[in-house]
Amino acid sequence: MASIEEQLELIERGAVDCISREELIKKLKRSQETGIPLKIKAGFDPTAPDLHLGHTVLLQKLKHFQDLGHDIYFLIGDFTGMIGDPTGKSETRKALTVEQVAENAESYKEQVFKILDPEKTQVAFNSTWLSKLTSIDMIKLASQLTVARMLERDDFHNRFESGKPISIHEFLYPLIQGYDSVALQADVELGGTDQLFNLLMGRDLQRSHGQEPQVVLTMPLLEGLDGVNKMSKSLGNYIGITESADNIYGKVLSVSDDLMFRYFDLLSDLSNSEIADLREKVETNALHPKEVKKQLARELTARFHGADAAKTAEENFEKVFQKGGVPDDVPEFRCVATEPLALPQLLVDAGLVKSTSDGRRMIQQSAVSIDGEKVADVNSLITPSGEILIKVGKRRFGKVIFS
RNA sequence: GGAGGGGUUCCCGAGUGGCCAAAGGGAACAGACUGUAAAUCUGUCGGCUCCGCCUUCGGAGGUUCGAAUCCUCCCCCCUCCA
Repeated sequence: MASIEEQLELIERGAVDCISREELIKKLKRSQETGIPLKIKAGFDPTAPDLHLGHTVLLQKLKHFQDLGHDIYFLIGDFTGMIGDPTGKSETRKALTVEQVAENAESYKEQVFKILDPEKTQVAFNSTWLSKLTSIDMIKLASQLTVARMLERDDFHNRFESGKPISIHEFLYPLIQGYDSVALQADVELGGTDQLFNLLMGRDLQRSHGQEPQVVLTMPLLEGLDGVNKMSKSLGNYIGITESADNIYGKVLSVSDDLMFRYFDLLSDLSNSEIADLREKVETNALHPKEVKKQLARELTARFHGADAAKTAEENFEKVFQKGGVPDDVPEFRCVATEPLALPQLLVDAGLVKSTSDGRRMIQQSAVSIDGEKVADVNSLITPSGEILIKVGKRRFGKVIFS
């Protein structure tokens, strides 16, 4: 087994907060002495079976713990997911059915096990213990914290100050999440920096239940493709790990140079010194940033699709974007017609634009080309014969086959 | 329960009877420039059979030649008091 120092180095890599380091060392030592692995908890939302790279920052960290021999508890918040939205961001969350939860859980496993070892990962559901709590239990739980304490949470504080609504049930979220730690008797809980408040809540509740408080380890939130906001599905700035190899590759390559190194730090398996080396070579112009970014894109694509697929994705990318070619897998649309067709309508039918108005706009902005020829006239009529290749913008392709 | 403020197009946010498909910003999309970079610049940004027409301003009615703007009822949110 790795020494305490070695364990600490791996655990702390990339982490933002570790509360507290002393407690962590104490736990690691005890684990080493007794041979009992630590219980590492990380909670996941049951509604999003579509993991993206942002999630993998945390998963990589779990992997580190796993590699060190500790027990991973992959906790699916199915119970909390049935209640509502804790972020206050927007739409009230739809309640999930039992079937949906089970389905999502399977999807989770499929994705998560691309990183974690399935043999060594415990998948848990918080409904297991939460659905057994009575109203009285719930009220007792709620009595352990004050409203003032709740309002310390940044998100609540801001909303309260700016007069935005906070629902009562949102206060229950941190409580329930904290109770999960009690139920699991977690030694360490991982989460994003935005989860700090909830993670600390676990410590409070464990203490009040006579347990040793968990160590809280937070990981940075990965910026999305825009380089500003955190990566999230709702913002659409994400790279999903189930996306095609071509998509993953292409999206990684579209991030800015600054962001690229952020991704290296948080996602790559390269060592710190290897990354520092790349950074230096880019700064001294010894390497073109694009080449370094390609390396990153290859690594990440290979992680989810294998090395061969990553290689193919790179070749496709070069063909389509660097040489102006056409991808191999252009979506096909079959069209039965005898009369000449209005182009905007055809674009809609082929799924290349969302409305004819949109199609007209694209044509006016000279974004549309047919068989490599730019179309300038909005009222162009297409005579149906054979098949034509339509391109809209830089990356939307469609093949229309007439019959 | 009482008093006041508010719900506008993807988001924020102007607009208080016609000049409003609705200012401005953001996001997004397209074009230029490139490394499909980023940044920047330009343009677009409800729909349609597109130089015109149709449907939007929480919901349902009403007043008016004409309403996002006025009236009535309803739904939702916020603040203060209780």
